[in-house]
Amino acid sequence: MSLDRATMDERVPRDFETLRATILDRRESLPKRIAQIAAYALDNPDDIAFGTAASIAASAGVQPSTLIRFAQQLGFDGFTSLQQVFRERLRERNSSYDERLLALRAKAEGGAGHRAIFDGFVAAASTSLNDISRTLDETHLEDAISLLARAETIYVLAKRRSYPVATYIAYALGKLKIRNQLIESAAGLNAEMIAFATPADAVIAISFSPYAPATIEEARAISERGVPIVAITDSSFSPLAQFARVWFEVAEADFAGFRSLSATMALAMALTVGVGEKRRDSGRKRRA
Amino acid sequence: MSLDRATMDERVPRDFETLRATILDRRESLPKRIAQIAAYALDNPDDIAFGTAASIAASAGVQPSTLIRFAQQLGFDGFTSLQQVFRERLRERNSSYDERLLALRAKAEGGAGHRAIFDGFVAAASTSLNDISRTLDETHLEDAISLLARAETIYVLAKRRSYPVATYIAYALGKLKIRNQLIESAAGLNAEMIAFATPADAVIAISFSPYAPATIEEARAISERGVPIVAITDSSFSPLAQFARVWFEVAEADFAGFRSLSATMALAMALTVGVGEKRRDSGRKRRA
DNA sequence: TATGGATTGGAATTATTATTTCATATTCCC
DNA sequence: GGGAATATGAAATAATAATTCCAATCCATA
Repeated sequence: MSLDRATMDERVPRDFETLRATILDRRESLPKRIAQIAAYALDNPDDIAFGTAASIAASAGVQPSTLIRFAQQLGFDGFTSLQQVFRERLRERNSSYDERLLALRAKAEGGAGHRAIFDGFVAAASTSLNDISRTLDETHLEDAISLLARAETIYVLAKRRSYPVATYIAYALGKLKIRNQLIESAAGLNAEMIAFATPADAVIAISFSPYAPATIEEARAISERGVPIVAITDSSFSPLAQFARVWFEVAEADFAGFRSLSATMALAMALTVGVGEKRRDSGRKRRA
Repeated sequence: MSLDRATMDERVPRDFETLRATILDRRESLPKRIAQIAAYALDNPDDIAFGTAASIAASAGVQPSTLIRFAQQLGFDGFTSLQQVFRERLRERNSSYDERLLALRAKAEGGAGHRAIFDGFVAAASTSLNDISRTLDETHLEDAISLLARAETIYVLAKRRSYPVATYIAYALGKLKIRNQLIESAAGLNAEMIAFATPADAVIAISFSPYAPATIEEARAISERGVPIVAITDSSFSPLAQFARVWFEVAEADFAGFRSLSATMALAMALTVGVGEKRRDSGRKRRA
């Protein structure tokens, strides 16, 4: 009886690949209807993930009870737990790195040397880079570059965690001989600095949750002066987004409580170099 | 009332992108709890796709009924039909992922728009990360962390291109409540700052070719005072290496004339968090 | 600060869905 | 071909989940 197998077989397939192998392995010995649903499951895994027992059974041409028997033969205690495996597969398909990151996190917490910490940061950076190259909106990139290329002076606004990005942008703009101004907090002269900005200028503002109040406040002040803002932030609900003419959503993975900056850096550099290139091009056109 | 909107508004968002746009559009006018679930939905779309109304509501910190009201405000007749949109998104993302990637690559190569620049920086960062995780010397990592963990104050020394890394280290050390001092160039008081350092302190110095003369000069001065230095640099011939007690060789790939910082950042974070952990551990031991 | 309307929380209700049960059919061995 | 074991179908039941409802609370406005 099927229950025997369920109790005997300690190893219930937990991931899709194991499950698939198990099914293929047993396929010969399965009863007709069970084999039918097994074939259907491997051919239409998405349907299993999303459908109800009744709808799947109907599509596969069997009774719901058969579907449950199928699940039980594999060692699950019902259709629901079988379905979990198919759902998990869909989630993981999107982010293969996340799994690795979790493992590393556990390892690092378990106290397995400092190499694990390092690997964790590398993995977080890789994940973030993968993520951004999948999700970056090309139109936004073009818009942001056009906007910045027209600016007389580019102001760069970021505090705390985002500050390193700002300094890198300022460095790169300087090297490209693009006039820019880093809005620093050290001297406390930010308000005065902002007062110089005009609508002919532009701002790159960077802030992630928890948003530094000063950044938000300064972004508001400067946008009220009619200066267009390009924002890099982490959620559509970021307070920065509402002041921005163009904004980017960047999801950085974190490790040990510190988020990666790699994706933000890559985007920042693309903006910077993009502006440099655009200016060179239009300069050439004008001269010709 | 919400029903009015549902009947008036013929266009219920059918695909995820439209839905997203609709939510962002209305976000200002949404009540607090509804906004809360809206933010959660956009940030964790996978959870919406798979969860039950109750489980999602719990994760987002609202009542199930609020979740349903949210769906209704958007014109759906209930949570279930809202969920369909999130499920559809997962199906499509998976099925078309490969072909989308191919299209993207072809476009970047052919059109050579600004997307290509962005991809270049992402590639440079990925390469650098791969590289460093292959070549990092674990012994050096342990040595450096031990050395830094013993320091009373950690001085951070970097200019120009490496400066962003220094600011990030300073930020992270601060968050971990580890005493540190960023040696900045702004006020021109570096010599005085350095004069405070003693052999009981330590320095993290970062410099890449072409080595900023100031960094080298300050590294020399501080090492002559007997302060141990951990260096991150790009070659065994680096002038920094000769002053350093421990040094790391990091090869960053470059694109469009700018080198990535991702590998350096990952290493810097590993050092920082490693020191934090080491201190916590030995503190615990001492107390016990 | 009182008042009406909107918003929210939480329990009650309804709907949907998974699972069980049992009668019937099929298969396989003797 | 007969009989036991297994497999299947269909409906009943149990479990789970979505939705509704109503009282309490919050908020803006007079």
